[in-house]
Amino acid sequence: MGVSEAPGWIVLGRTGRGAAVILLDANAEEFGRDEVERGPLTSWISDAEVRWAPRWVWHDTPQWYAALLADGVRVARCHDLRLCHAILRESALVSETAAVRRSREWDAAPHVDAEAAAPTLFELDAVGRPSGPPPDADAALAEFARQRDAIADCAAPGRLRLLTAAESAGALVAAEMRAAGLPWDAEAHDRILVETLGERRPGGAQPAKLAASAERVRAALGDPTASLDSQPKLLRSLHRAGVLVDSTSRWELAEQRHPVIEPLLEYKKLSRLLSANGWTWLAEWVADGRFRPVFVPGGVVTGRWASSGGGALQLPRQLREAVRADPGWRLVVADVAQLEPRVLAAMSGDTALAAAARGRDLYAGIVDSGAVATRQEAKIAILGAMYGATTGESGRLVPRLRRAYPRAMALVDDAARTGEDGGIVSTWLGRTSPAPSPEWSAAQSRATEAEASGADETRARRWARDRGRFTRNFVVQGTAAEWALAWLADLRGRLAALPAVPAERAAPRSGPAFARRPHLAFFLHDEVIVHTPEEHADAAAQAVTDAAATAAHLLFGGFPLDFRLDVRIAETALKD
DNA sequence: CTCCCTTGCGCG
DNA sequence: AAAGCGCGCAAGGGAG
Repeated sequence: MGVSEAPGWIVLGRTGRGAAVILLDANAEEFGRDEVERGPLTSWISDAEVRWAPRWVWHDTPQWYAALLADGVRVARCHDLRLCHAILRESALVSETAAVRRSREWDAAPHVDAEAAAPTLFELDAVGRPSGPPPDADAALAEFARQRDAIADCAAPGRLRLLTAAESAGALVAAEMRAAGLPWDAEAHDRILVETLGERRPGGAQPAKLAASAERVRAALGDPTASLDSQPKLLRSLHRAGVLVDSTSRWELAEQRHPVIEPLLEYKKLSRLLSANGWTWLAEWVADGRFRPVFVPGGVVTGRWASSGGGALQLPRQLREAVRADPGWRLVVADVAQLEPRVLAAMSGDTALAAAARGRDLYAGIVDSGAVATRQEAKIAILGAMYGATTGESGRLVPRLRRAYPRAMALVDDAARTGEDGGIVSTWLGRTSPAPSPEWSAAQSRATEAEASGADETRARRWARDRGRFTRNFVVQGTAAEWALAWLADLRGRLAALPAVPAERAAPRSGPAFARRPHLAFFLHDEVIVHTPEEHADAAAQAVTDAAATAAHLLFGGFPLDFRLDVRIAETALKD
């Protein structure tokens, strides 16, 4: 390593033999280059991490970090060029003329294939996408310079610095959670399936309770051969039995009064469990006591994460009991109470809404303020305000919020108006919504022409309102995602600082990087699950709470609002 | 057979 | 068929 100066940043790029390494000082000025062969690369990175704790600059986190984690090497900080490019090229804070907007080769889709996260360095080219970002160091260095310039010259450098750092930290967390996995008790899962559906039957036959449920439906329909799994056929059977519904969805069926309804709703519930999270899912997704989904940071336009494979973000509450800590370990399960309305209060500076939220259930606070009568009304009204409800009970309640919390409502109303007019909106830290599609714009201009038909106008108005609801929600959902990223990033650092346990206390199935340490195991928009040795469970829970306070301060400074958490330490993730 | 779309439902 | 946002996935069914 023999460099005299400590690098603040290290740019990594692929070469035929291994990796090119470019050392930058704290001001990102280059002062050295090296080439490291594939064999010693992991230990070189590990040594550099210990010695300098640099920020690693690379083209795509999973393609570098998965292999490091497989060898037990973690890094504290990185700059993910692909993710940060996606933010900066769209951000309204960035100058229209910034070079980062023109580096089109970095406009690459997220890597969602499991191969991209495979734990081998450089073995991926054969299966990699041709459209991926450039993997070489000079391209990375050039893009890094463009990104730094874009941030330095933008309207609010501090915000984009925070956002790009948080997004990059999220990329590390996503890779780490995949490596560690969510502790999953396959026997408990099987027990739930057997209790609910009946014993598994060979050859794909329906388990007994599901089959019995199907028979009850057919009996009530008076049709012994009715097909229940094909929507068109089921709809026809229902019509023949006199149940005149327009769809077979649960909510519409629930409004009907007919002997078939109760067993049919039960059948649909059981059938869903079997097809989505039955034994096939268990065999495919749970190995060695862990569920290892692919998390996709930045996979949603608003900045929320998506997932790929295994339905990681849709795990039914029914199965939470199967999420079970290893022996001698615990889960810290924490979720934020009413994250989005709290974020709305903070970003709009609405001190009345903040006061309603402070130190208590936000919906109870709204009731106490007299705006609405019940907690349920408060919840419906708030959701309606953030989603743009116009009709029904929700639409009826929203005007009351507009009177009680004018600043908060003005923020979402303005976002909706901007979207309806074809404009773009941004989150608190500067993630910006996509521009309207060409089809959308064409429909709007067509509707203003003299020869426009009534249908043209109706469609244009409907599309405008649709887009208004999207931008209305974008600013809140996206800022909540930023808060959650900051929470996650700070929590990750706090957990890494907790002491390791002795080898005999290890949970080896979490992999070499995490077997002896508290680690993040799951993240879902406003909830985290930490897997921790029991002796550190209290400290891990405290870290979760402290990280929330840090996130609030990072985003909103001293604005008087707390983000309340429900934190519990348990053996399973079961919710009460 | 593959591809693509729709439906319905799980999550926040 | 949700009224009211954002997703992913399984299954059916039609087109080729």
